[in-house]
Amino acid sequence: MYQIEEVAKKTNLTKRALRYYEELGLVSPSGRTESGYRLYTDEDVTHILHVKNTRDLLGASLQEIKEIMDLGKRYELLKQDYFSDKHANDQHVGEKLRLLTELEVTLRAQRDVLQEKLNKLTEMLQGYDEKLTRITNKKRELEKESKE
Amino acid sequence: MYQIEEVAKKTNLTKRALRYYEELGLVSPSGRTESGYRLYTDEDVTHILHVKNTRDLLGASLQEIKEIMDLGKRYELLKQDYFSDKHANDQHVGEKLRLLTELEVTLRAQRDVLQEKLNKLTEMLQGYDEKLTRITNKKRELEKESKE
DNA sequence: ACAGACATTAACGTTGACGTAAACGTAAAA
DNA sequence: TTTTACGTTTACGTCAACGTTAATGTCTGT
Repeated sequence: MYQIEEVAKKTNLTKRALRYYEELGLVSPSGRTESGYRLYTDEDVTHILHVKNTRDLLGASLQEIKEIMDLGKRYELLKQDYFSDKHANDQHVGEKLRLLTELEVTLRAQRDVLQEKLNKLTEMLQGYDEKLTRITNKKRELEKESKE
Repeated sequence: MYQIEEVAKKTNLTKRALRYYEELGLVSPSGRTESGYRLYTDEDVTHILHVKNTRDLLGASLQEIKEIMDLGKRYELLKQDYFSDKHANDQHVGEKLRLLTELEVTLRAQRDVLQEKLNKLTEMLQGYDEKLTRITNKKRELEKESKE
């Protein structure tokens, strides 16, 4: 169990940001000390890093991230439901299918955005590499020239 | 030569954004009409798209992008210099080498950031794919179950 | 026991990246 | 020719994502 400062260092976020994320309902420390200090588990930290990655890499707003995550929670809820005896009911099975489909659609959309970004990133990387080799060549030229 | 509205559509940016980028010194239309309308060339559009990609994919601020681009301009200036007769001067060659090295270092840093992002994106993509297959499986299960 | 480094909440401030409205000129079409 | 639909600059508004400050409580070493 870590205190906020420790987590800030681990995640490279500020304490303010961590509290802000919590305020938005994005992350919640698993516990508090008697006196009210936030206590984070390793799992919490992993979760925070995932949020950060989603923000940085997907470029998603914190609101969007929250929406995705809320959907994830519905998924977890669904999973629990799956093992309850209620699922004998046919109507309930239909409801679960509906939710699963919705989740699938959303995740696939997210995935496609990621894929698109990955493609463009690869292009950009190639561009950089070409520029870099051109520079390296030019440097060689100049060095040769200066020796003559 | 396109007017601003056309460019806005091509780049999927707003007119306001285009003017704002110009204000920051990020992009400049190659010309103006007699009456002061902005005129963009295809090259300008390509440039704007590059800026947009850098913003979206690298997640860089417009200021950072400007700094990168200013370095690019120094590179172009250097290239012109390269063909001037001044480069007979040894000292001048040294200066060029210094600048080229600086440019190389900066670009390589940028490239590494890109590479890092690409790696993380790939990880995330895998995570999404795993989740999606799990969902697909669960859906199959449920569909089977509802048929019995 | 007390200084100093941590924590808390509450509230106002800041910054980047535009949006929006006003007041106006221009170009194309009816 | 007079709408209609573009363009211009200027300037204030907005919103997300925190930063910062204030006022206060808590833990830790000496």
